[in-house]
Amino acid sequence: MGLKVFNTLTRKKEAFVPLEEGKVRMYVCGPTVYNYIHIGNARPVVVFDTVRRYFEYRGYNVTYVSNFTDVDDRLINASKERHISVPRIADEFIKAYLDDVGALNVKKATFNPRATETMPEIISFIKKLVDAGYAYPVDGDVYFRTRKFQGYGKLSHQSVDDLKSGVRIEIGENKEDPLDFALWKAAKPGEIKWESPWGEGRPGWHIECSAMVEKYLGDTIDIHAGGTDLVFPHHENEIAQSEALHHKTMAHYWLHNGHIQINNEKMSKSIGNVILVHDLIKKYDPQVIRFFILTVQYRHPINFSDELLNDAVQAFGRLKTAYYNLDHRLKGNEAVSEGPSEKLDQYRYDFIESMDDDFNTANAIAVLFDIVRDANIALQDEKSDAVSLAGYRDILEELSGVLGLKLEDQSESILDSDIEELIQKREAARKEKRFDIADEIRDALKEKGVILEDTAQGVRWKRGHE
RNA sequence: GGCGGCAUAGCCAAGCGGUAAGGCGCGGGUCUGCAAAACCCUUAUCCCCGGUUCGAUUCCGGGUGUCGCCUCCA
Repeated sequence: MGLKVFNTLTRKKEAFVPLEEGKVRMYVCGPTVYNYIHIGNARPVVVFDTVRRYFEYRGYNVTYVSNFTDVDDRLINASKERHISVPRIADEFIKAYLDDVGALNVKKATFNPRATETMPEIISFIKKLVDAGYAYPVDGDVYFRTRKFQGYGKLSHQSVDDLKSGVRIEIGENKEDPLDFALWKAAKPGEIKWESPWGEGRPGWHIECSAMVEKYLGDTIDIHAGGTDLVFPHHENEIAQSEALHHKTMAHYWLHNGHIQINNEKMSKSIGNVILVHDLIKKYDPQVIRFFILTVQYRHPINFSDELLNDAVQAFGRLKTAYYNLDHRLKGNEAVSEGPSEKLDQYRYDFIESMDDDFNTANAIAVLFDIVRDANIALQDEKSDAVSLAGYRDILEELSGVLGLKLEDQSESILDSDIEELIQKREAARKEKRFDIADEIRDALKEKGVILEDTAQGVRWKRGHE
């Protein structure tokens, strides 16, 4: 057995073999920071964060690099519209990005390089390509000579001639071939710019990733990932740039996540159905959003709608509830799960088997529900001992943690001590059969987001709604 | 036109040669002061037509439907 990953390059699931024993070097294409990220941007972030967590769970040391494109046409346009400098807009939305992604419980990248802070490496990279004859300057622009690179089209599985028919030529470009793409763009008057051997300008989009991969991870890396739309042209162009220069494979494995749709339609500005993470997390628990994303295999498209999200609220609630209930029974009991229990090992084995199959989080989540089922049965049994209950709790925490799902509650709108006090009052009332008073207290607490449940082992409470 | 994905119960979604995981929802039951939570039961001839095979949802061929890339859109 062992981990298998689907490689876009070969269109097959392949055994994962790291370049260096025990280490994974991965690069994930990050956002262009001209606006808040939408849920389509969030999917690769969540998916590949989960990939990273899984590698770490399996004992790998992961170097995770994800860039910020902080200069491009959209940033320049936003700058003009809002009369704010490009760097300030970038700062604003990098902060917003980190907030949004943090809410989704995404781990910090090892490096988050910005294009504007990688300028010397970018310029040097282009210069070497020009020297090697793979690129040529024209009127202050520099283009990559696509046809000179033998492997062009290998990632998207298209022949150069097939690609040519679909290419659009911008006005004012003086390319030798329509397939050639910009490495450097001459600055138009008033635009943000950097000095270069070809005059003042800024980098093209694709080159920053090649330069950053080289700078932070080396000539060859294990995994390069991003959304499926990046296969062509972005990743194809990255391969051309890097491999033309290094004469080495850029990345062994190329992973691409499927897109998100809204009510079965493509999410796009023209349709006007773009959902920003910034807004969505006001409406749904970010953990539910993360959970929802992971219920579908990452390569498949995923549909977003309120109905589906609400289903996810229920489903994720089942996991949280089981965790709460275990915790309630264990309260005041310092028991720790101990020793290798056959059952716990089986869950772990099933979980790993699922994730080893190209990160099949849907099946991994099914394992979580298996645990919940068994744990709930154990909870019904008065005689269940703390050690075995703690075992359920700990395995649930361990495996959900690999998926980056937090089951414990965060909010604290009312103090624990106040809640306990009210519960005592209600218990007293219940003993006297004053159920009107008891229900009143229960309703009052519900108003404050605290739910009471009467169980054979006493009153159990949790924060939440409904 | 080139390349590709997908089609499994009311909904979502795994499986991919030996007659169908899981979740949500619906219905029935148990427990409970009432609830809640939970448990049990119930809910699928896997888009169509051929073929290969002892046997196909799973492989091959052909349809149909649907979505996407070929536009600096994750």
